[in-house]
Amino acid sequence: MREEDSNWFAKWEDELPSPEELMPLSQSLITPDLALAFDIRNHHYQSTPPPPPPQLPQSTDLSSQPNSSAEFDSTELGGGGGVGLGGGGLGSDEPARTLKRPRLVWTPQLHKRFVDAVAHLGIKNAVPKTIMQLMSVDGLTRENVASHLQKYRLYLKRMQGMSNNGSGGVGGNNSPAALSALGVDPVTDHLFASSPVPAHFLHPSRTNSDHFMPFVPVVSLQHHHPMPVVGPGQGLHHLPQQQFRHYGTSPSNGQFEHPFIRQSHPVHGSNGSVISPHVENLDTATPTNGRKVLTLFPTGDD
DNA sequence: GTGGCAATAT
DNA sequence: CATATTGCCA
Repeated sequence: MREEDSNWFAKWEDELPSPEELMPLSQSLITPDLALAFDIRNHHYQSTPPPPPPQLPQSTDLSSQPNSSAEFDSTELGGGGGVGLGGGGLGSDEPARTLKRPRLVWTPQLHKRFVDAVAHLGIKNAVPKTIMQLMSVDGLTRENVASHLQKYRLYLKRMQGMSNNGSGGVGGNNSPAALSALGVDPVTDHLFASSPVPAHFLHPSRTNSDHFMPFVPVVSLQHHHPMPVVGPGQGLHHLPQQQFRHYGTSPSNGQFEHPFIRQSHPVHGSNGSVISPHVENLDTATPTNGRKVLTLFPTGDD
C-alpha cells in the first residue's frame, strides 16, 4: 500500500493552501476562452485565414478548472513569455468547441514544475497521471506529461549511465554538450540539461526507508500585480531578471509575432513599440509559419 | 485503462 | 527541431 506514501503525501497535500494560493505558475496554459478574450478578433491584418467554425458553441463551460484564472489579472508578464497562441490560426475565429490544444511549449519553468512534481512523487509514483495532477497546470494532458516524461527519463538514464570518464577532455564535468558528445543517445536534451535535477532519481524502490522529502514547495509562487489587460499603449515591461534558456525554433525571419497577448491594434502612435517586449526571448517560440504555440509562461521562480 | 517506449508524424 | 501521435505491449 502506499500508506507510507500517503503519509507525506497527505501531509504535503495538506499543506497545500487553498486553490487560490495554489497555482505556483501564476497561470497556466491559456485556455481557448481566455485566448478568445484576448483575441477578440481585432486583428485582421495578420495573415490568418479564419477557419470556418461550423457552429457557434455556447460556451457553457469555461475551463472548468477552479484555478483557471478566470480573470487574467496576474497573468501576463510581459514578455517573459507568455502563453502564446501562435499565429492565431484558430484563435482568430470563433472557438469551435473542439478546439485542439496548441502545441505545448515546455519552458524551463514549466519543466521545473514537472521535475518538482516528479521529485516529490518519487520515481515510484511519478507517472503521467499523478504528475499531471500534481502540477495542476490546467491544460496539461496526460499525453503531454507522458511524452515529456519519456524524454526526461532518457535524460536521467544518460546522466547516470555515464559519469565515469570524462572523455578525457572535458574536465571531469559532465556538461550537456559532453553528454551528447558521448553519443549515448541521439536524442539530446536541451531543456533537461538546463533544469536543476534533484540529486536523487535513481532508485525507485527503497525498502522501506522513505525518502526524505524536503518540503520544497513545488515552487515558490510569485504574485504578480494585476496588470491591466495590456491595453494598447500599455507596453509590457517587467522582465524578470531571469535568463531565458531557449532553444527554439530558428527565428530565421526577422518577423516576430508575439505569441502572447497581442493587444489588438497598435493604436498607432500611442506607443510606437506596442508590444514586442523583447523579441529575444520570444523569437524562439516564433512559429515561423504561424503554427499555434501554447506556452506557459515563466514564473520567475527557479 | 494506464503506463512505458520505439517509431513516426507534424 | 521540439512535441505530439501512434502502435504495441506490460
